[in-house]
Amino acid sequence: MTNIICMDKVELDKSVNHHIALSAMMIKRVFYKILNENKLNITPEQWSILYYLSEIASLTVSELAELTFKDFANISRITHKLEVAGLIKKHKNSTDKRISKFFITDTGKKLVNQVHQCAYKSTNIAMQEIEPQEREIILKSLKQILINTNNYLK
Amino acid sequence: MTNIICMDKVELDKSVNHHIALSAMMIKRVFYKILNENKLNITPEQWSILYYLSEIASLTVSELAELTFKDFANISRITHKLEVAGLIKKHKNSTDKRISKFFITDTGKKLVNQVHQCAYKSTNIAMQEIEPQEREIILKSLKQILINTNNYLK
DNA sequence: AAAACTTATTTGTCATGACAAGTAATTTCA
DNA sequence: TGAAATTACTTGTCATGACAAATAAGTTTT
Repeated sequence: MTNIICMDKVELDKSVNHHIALSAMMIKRVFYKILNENKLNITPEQWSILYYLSEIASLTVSELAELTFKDFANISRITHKLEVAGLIKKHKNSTDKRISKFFITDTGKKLVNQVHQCAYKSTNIAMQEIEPQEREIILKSLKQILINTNNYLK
Repeated sequence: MTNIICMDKVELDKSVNHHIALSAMMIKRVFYKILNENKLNITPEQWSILYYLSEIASLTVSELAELTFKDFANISRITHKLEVAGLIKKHKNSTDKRISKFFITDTGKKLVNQVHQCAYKSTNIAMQEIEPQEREIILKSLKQILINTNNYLK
């Protein structure tokens, strides 16, 4: 018999939300491990910024924040670390001095290619036994979740 | 035409792994917001520990770590905060003094019920437009991902 | 029984996310 | 034109996760 009084109790074992959180944590852990094994001194978060700068020639803090769903503060700090590591360069805009544009360096480009292999490997590990058809559904649903949550947070 | 030379490049826009990470971040943000709106002074991570202690009468650091997929260090710190907040109690085992067992307090129990409402609400927000059938597939797949990553990390 | 090992937990450090506050450059508009 | 508002970014603080090291209490071995 189901509980009539408390219908809105969440059972973690059956919660999609909770399993997304757990999976994210575990996938990141796998990614970290593979990066470490390959002696690549970069974090998954730094990687996503480096990735976008390898795809799009020049981006500002705000643009990176929008692409990565992170806030300015975090982007600011991560780009600073990437800059210190020599993976990206920062150029002040000459007309509007508030804006900085970031560019990937050659060192950065080399690293991106290596990290791609690690990202690919970690995806394969995580997605074993999951059919392409299911992967499609998951991807579609996760994109829907991003829309839903984004709308709510607006 | 697909790129023959670099087959193992990851496209973030199509990566399930990446979207799991993004969704986890956004869902947590929604949960935070709802908790804040309800003036509930607890974090999602603290909540998951409190949840298990409300379901299972007494648990050790190790048991909590296994249930939550976190490491001892994190559990140790989070339980300490919950203890200071008066939401849980710690009892040293008398036979083996290395072990501590945690119990939820009455204050903790009251909070759990309130947080359930928030967790329920945030699930509803995140899962809009996603059919029950799809939710089943996602949950099944995410559980598979936990198995895969857990195996790899062993 | 003492030394070596194992187990359970804690503490320290760094990276990141949330959130608030601060700074500096640019616009707006009275 | 100069004060107020806005924009773009930076810095500070706290919570958490990864990872290494430390601690303390048992257990095993010689």
